[in-house]
Amino acid sequence: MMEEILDVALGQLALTGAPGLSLRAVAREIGLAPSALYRYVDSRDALLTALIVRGYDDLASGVEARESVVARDDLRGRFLETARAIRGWARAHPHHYALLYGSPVPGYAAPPDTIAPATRVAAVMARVLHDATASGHLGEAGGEPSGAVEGEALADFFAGVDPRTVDRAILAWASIYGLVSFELFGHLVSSVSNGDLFFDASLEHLIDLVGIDRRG
Amino acid sequence: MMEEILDVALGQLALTGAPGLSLRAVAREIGLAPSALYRYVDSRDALLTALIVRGYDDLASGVEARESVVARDDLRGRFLETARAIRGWARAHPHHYALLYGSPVPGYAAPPDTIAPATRVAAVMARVLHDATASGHLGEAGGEPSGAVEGEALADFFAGVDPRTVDRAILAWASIYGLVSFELFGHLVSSVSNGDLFFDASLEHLIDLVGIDRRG
DNA sequence: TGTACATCAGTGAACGCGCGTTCACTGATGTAC
DNA sequence: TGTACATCAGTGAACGCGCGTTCACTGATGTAC
Repeated sequence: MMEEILDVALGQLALTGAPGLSLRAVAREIGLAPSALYRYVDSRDALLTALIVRGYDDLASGVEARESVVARDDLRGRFLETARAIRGWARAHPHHYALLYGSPVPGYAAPPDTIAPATRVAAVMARVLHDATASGHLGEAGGEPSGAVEGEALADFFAGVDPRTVDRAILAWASIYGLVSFELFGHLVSSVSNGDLFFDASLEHLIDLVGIDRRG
Repeated sequence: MMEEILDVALGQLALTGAPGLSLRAVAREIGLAPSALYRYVDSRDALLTALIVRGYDDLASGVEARESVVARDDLRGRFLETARAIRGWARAHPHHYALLYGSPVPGYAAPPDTIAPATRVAAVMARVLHDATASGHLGEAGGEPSGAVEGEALADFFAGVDPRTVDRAILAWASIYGLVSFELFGHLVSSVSNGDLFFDASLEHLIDLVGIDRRG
């Protein structure tokens, strides 16, 4: 039943966007009285939270599935496929993507429950970095570490990876979402004619930036 | 009067975000009957459009002001300051930034009027690229052009700039907004402890990526 | 200088709408003896 | 096998709210003669 509520809510999300999501509309579509939803959901905010968690999980599953198919020693390919999977999911579920990575929903503050699922996606990339480090596929990163990265993240999430590489990886990570958001939200329409091509070409640059070499 | 409406609407925007912006609330704050607003504004959508146009203009003015102070032959500095001005404006007006670069407002489709003001910001960066090309501050970009960039943009907006550089510049551009959005929307809280430092360090990488050399 | 008229900013009531949430309730299903 | 009771999914009316937009109107200001 909770499943059905989430499914219907997802459908509504695709039509109206998160700020317009309404419990009454969900109930109506299921064929229940509005009050009946409160047996399964504490409030509208709780439903939004559930949708966010489900979004991260869904995205992460998709990313993991596609990344896992690439040969383990093809580090560039693994990074590339990770990013492509993100873009693919975003294009398939634009409103859901916007709920996760777009503007915060007014009046809604995401509770801490949403942090853990969010990291599952990034963990895929962290693993690629880790494997690239272990197998010597990471070029020497020049310069100094920025010192701007959380110590805990460095010690746990990116354990063993050169801090200078971590700097670059977080930048690349934000860039991927920047590209996807720009494309989805219409900021590339007047400058880029072929989104697929542009995204792939950009990723080559980002992978170079991170320093994964071309041996793989 | 139109000025006052926009000012009050901006204040509301900062409190409620764009999807919650209401004509009645604006009228209430000004001390008018709701219907009186219709003498100045065609509809709620028209007000949103006006806010978007004003946002791009305000942002562009800020960016132009800060970029223009940098020595003309300091190409890296000009790029850096452009990006810093974007971030500064975004942090000062997060809801206004979200209206421009975040998720589209549900039920609202931005009319073509908003395109021109939007390009004013990007034009600052295009000018830096142009000057860097003219003064030989751009390193040779490796590889092949992606071929994904609009021909018209290449011929007009980026006239004279190596297409391979344009590829990289658009990527860098999207990356800047990716960084800013990630920071503003809370996706860096667990990984980056010093936003200023991280942003500046990232920009050095992006400027290297674009290929502006360090002579300036 | 004084009168008739047009302009136009702003009013206030009303329209029809949808929303989140609460509350006392019904009525079927399942369990205990 | 049959009865008494508890559980619990779902109902329906109501609460108080805010919204965008329309419409006939008032009343002050400015203009023309």
